[in-house]
Amino acid sequence: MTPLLDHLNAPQLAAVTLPPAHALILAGAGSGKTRVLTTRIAWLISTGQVSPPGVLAVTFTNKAAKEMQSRLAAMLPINVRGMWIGTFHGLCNRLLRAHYRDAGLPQLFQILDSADQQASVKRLLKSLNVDDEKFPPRELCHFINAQKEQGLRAAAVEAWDDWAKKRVALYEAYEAQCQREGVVDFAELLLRSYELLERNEPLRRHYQERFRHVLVDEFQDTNKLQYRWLKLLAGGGAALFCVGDDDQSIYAFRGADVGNMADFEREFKVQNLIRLEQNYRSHGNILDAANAIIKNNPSRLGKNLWTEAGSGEPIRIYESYSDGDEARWIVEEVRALQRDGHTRAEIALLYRSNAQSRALEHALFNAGLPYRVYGGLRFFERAEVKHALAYLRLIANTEDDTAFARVVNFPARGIGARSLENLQDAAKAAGSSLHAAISQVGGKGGTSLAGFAQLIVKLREAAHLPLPELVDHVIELSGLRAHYQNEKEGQERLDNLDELINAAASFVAEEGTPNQDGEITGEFGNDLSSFLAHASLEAGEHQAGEGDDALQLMTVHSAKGLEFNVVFISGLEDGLFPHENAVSPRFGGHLPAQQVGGSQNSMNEDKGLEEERRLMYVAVTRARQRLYLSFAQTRMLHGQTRYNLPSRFVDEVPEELVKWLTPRAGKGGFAVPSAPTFQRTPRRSESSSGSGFRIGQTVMHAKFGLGVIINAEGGGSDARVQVNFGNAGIKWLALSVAKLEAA
DNA sequence: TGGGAGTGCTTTTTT
DNA sequence: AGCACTCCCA
Repeated sequence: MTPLLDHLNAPQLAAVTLPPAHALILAGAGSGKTRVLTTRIAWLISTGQVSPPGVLAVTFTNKAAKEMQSRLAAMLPINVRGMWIGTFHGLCNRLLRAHYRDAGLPQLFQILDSADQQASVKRLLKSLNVDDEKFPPRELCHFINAQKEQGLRAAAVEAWDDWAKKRVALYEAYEAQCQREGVVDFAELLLRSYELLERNEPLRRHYQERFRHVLVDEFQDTNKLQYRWLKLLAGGGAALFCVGDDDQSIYAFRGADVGNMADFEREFKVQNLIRLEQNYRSHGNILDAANAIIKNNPSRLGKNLWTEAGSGEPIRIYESYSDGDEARWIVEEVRALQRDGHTRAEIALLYRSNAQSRALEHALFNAGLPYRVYGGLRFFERAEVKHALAYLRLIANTEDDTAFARVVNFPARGIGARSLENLQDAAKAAGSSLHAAISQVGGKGGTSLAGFAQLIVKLREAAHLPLPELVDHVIELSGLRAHYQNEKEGQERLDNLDELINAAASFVAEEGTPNQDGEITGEFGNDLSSFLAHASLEAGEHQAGEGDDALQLMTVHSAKGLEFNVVFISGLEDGLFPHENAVSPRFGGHLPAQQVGGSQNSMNEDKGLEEERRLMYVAVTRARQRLYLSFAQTRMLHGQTRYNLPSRFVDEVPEELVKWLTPRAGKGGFAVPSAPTFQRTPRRSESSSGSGFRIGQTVMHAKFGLGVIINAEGGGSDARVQVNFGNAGIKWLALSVAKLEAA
C-alpha cells in the first residue's frame, strides 16, 4: 500500500478509498476528519483517478482551507495552489471574478462585509426617507441575507401586509443600489454564483464536467443555498463526499441546516455512509461524559465515540459562590497546573457568551497571568484600516458609495451633513454615484467637495504603483497618517496602518499577480482588487501576541475545531448555558402570530435546548486530558446580580466520572451554603431574616421544585420572596401561604 | 466639528 | 456594568 494510507484505521481507510460515488462521512469530534478529507484527495490524485483541476474542496473558514492546503502540499509533489480548495465565499468570489460579465458584475466589483452591508442599508434608508426605527438596518440585513440564503430574490418573496411588502421593496432597492455601486455582500457571492451556473448552461456544463470530485468539510454547517450550490456543481456526475457531524451543529441560529445531511442521504441515494467514531483526542472519561450528554438529544443520526486511550482523570466540578470566586478559583487551579508542567497555551477557558470573559480577565489580570481573548475586532475590521481600505476601494471603483461615504469627511475636511445631503439628493436624482454627483452640486473648484474629488483623482493617478507603495501613498495623501499623528492615542492606529502596508506586501509576495504598468491581469483582476477581496473575505486572524504562552479565552463557538490539554467550562448555570434565549426564545415581534403560540413554541424550545446541548458537547470534546466544569450561585450580568441554578448539563454527566471539588450539589440545586458576606438587606423592608430564609438560598417548593431566592420584600406575616425555579420560572411567593422548605 | 451627556441594548458568528 | 450610538451645544 501507499505510505499515504498508513496509520489509517479501518473506517478511515474505507472512507479515503471509497469508489467515486456519493458518500456521507459522520465524523465525530477528534476522529481525524481533516485527515480523511485530505488523504482522500491525495489518494485520488496520486492513483491517477482524478487530476488536480478535477477536485473541488469546500470549507467554512479560511483557517480550515489553509490547513487542508498545507497538508496536501506535504502529501503531494504538486503545486496545490492551483486547486480549487477554499471557503464557499472564496470559491464563489473566484468564480465570479472569472465570469464577471456573465454574472452581470463590473470587473472590479467589491465585497461588502457585514458592517459595510449595514452601513449600505442605513444609507439606503436615509435616501428613501424610511424610518429606521420601523426598519432597523440590522434586522433588515438579517432579513435580506435570510432571503438570499433561501435563494429568493425580492420578486420571489411573498408578502401579505404593508409592513412585509415594504420590507421586500427595501430588499429590492438595496439590490439596485448594490448593483449600481458594483458591490456584493457575502450572501450575494453565493446566490450570484449559484444563479450564474444555473442560468448559463455552457458554463454550468463546463464546471460540472470539470469537477469530478466535490468534497465538503463541516457539512452540518451548510445552509440551504450552499447545499443547492453543491448539488448544482456536482450535478454532472461528480462524486459528492460530505464530511460532517450532526452533533456539532451549532450554527442553526444563522441559517445552518443539519437537515441537509438527511436530505443529502436521501436525494443522492447515498450508499456509502461511514462513521468515524474512534477518537484520538480525549481520554475515556471525557468522551464518556460527552456521549452521556449528547445522548439526551432525541434527533440524532447516531454515533458513539470511543478511544483506546485509558479513562484518564475524572471530570472535576467546582461550585462557587460568585462569578468572581469562580474566576479566582480558576486562577489558583491554573497556577497549580503550571506547577505541574502545563503550559498556559494548552489551557483553555471556555464560556457561553462573551460577557462572561470580563470576570475571568479581571482575575487573570490581577494575578498577572498572561491570557489571550479570541473573538474581538479583527485586523481588517479596525476603523483606521477600514478607512484606508475605503480610499483604496475608491481607487478601484469610484462608484462605491459605501467607501465614499465612509471617508468623504474623514479625516475631517469640512464636508458637513448639509453638503452631503445635497450630494445624496443630486446622486439620487441623477441615478448616479455620490462621486459622479459632485460635479452637479457646484463641485467646481474651491469647494471642499471639489477638493475631495481632486484627492480621488490624485489617488487614482497613483494606481500603477506596486501595491504596498500604493497603500503607503494613500495613507499619506488622504491625510490619515497626519490625522492619527495628531491624535493623542493614535500610535496604535498608526502601527496598524503600517501593518496594512506590510499585509499588502506579503499579499503580493504570496498571491500577487504579475503586474506590468498597472495592467489588469489574471482571473482576480489586479493586485489591488484581489487584495481588497482578500481583506473582505479574510478579516485577518492574526493578532498581537499570537505566539506567546498565554491562556486561551474564548466562547464555545469559537473553540469549535480546536483542542487543548486542559479545558475549563465556566458559567455552567441554567439561563446562561443553556442560554435562556435559546430555551425560551423571545420572539422578535414581527413573526406571524401563529408561529408564536403553543406547540410551535415548545418545538422551538426543544430545538433551542438541543442546540445548546450540542454546544456543550462541542465544549466537552475540546479537552484532551483534563476537564473542569464550574458554576456560580450568583453572577453579575447586565449590571444586576443574578441567582441561577446549576446547569442541567452538569447533571447529565454521569456521577461515576466526576470528582467534586466542592460538596456535591443536589440535582438542580446548590450544595455549598452561601457565603456569610452575602447578607443583603432587602430594599423595601427591614429584613426577611425572621422568616428563616435569605437571598441566595436554595429552597424546595411542592409544586415548582427547587429554586433560589433572589429577592424579598415585606416582613413578618406579609413577607414575600421572589424565587427562581429555573424551568418553572421566576415567582413571587407569600411566605405565609407558600410551603417553602430549605433545601 | 467635536466632545459630553443622554439613551438603549446586551447569545452564539464566518464569510 | 459597559459600550455604542445619537443628539445637542459651544
